[in-house]
Amino acid sequence: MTSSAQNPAPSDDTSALIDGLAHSAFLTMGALTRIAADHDLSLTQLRVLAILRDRRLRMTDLADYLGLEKSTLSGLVSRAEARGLVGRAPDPSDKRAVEVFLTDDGLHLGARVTAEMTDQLAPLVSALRPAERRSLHELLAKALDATVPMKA
Amino acid sequence: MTSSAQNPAPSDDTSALIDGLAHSAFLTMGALTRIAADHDLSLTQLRVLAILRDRRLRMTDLADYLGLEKSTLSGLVSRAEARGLVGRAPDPSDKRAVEVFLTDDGLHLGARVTAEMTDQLAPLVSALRPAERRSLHELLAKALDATVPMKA
DNA sequence: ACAGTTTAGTTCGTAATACCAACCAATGCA
DNA sequence: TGCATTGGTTGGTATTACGAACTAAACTGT
Repeated sequence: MTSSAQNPAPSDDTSALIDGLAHSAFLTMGALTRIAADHDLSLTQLRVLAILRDRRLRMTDLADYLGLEKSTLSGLVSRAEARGLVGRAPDPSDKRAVEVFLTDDGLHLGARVTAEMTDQLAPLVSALRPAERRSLHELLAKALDATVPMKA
Repeated sequence: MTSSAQNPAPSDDTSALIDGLAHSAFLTMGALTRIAADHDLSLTQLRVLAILRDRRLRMTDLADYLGLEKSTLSGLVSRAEARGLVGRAPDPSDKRAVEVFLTDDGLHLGARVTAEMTDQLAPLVSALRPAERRSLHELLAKALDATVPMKA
């Protein structure tokens, strides 16, 4: 996949928006990279913490979320496990599969990091009036909903 | 910086929005990681391509954008340079400084990758009506403008 | 003008990250 | 049952990233 690159020609509206999304993602990544480093985490580990915040996932699914190979994940999870941030558990319905989840420590660290992220992004948010914040949130949510099936 | 974690208590509006921003950033990151891998690039190298698309930067400034140490950048840029994607040039106004810029090849690859990103994010965008797209873009732009001084 | 400090970048050594290929175990299907 | 597929791990290698130590240029104060 990730093919084409020669499509119906995206309208200006669309490409401007995508530029904005990419820009915000890059900016957020820069902030997140710094925050992660402050806690001796890589950006990837931080993402793991965020992704597992409200669910447990099998290795392969987590790899898909991250856009990484399964083999990369084995080491990643092992190191995080050694640090007491995540745990592994066998999937009862499939003896091959392994579920990964956050430990209490992992949840804690995740919460702390989230708080710092809030701090970092505060100037961005405070540039908007309350009504605009709600509006932005709504639009983002609507757009994100559409992509959930993407990973399936 | 990256301090606190105990602040006035962000309103629900704010934290919901930040969650959305983070979510969209993580999702975008996953897509970008895959796209980058397809072109034998790391996520970081992809970011370099994107950041340098419309400007040349000194090593330190680029490191700040990426949230990385200067020493990390030396190798990163060297490898990209060896691949012909970026070039180094001395800053005429400061003999210590080095400016990094994209070569034609780098620009090319950046453009291709952008196109694929557009493909990947298309489902997300097409969930919105044209008016909503404009609105989302506007709000993002407004918010992002506010953070530009952040890196200074 | 000149010593001392700061700033810009590189190099070196080490650990983490990420890939691929090869592998084992459990599933699924024919 | 037999064989391909799926889920994960292991091992080998290149990249990524950090910190510490270093050189060179620019800024300070006197």
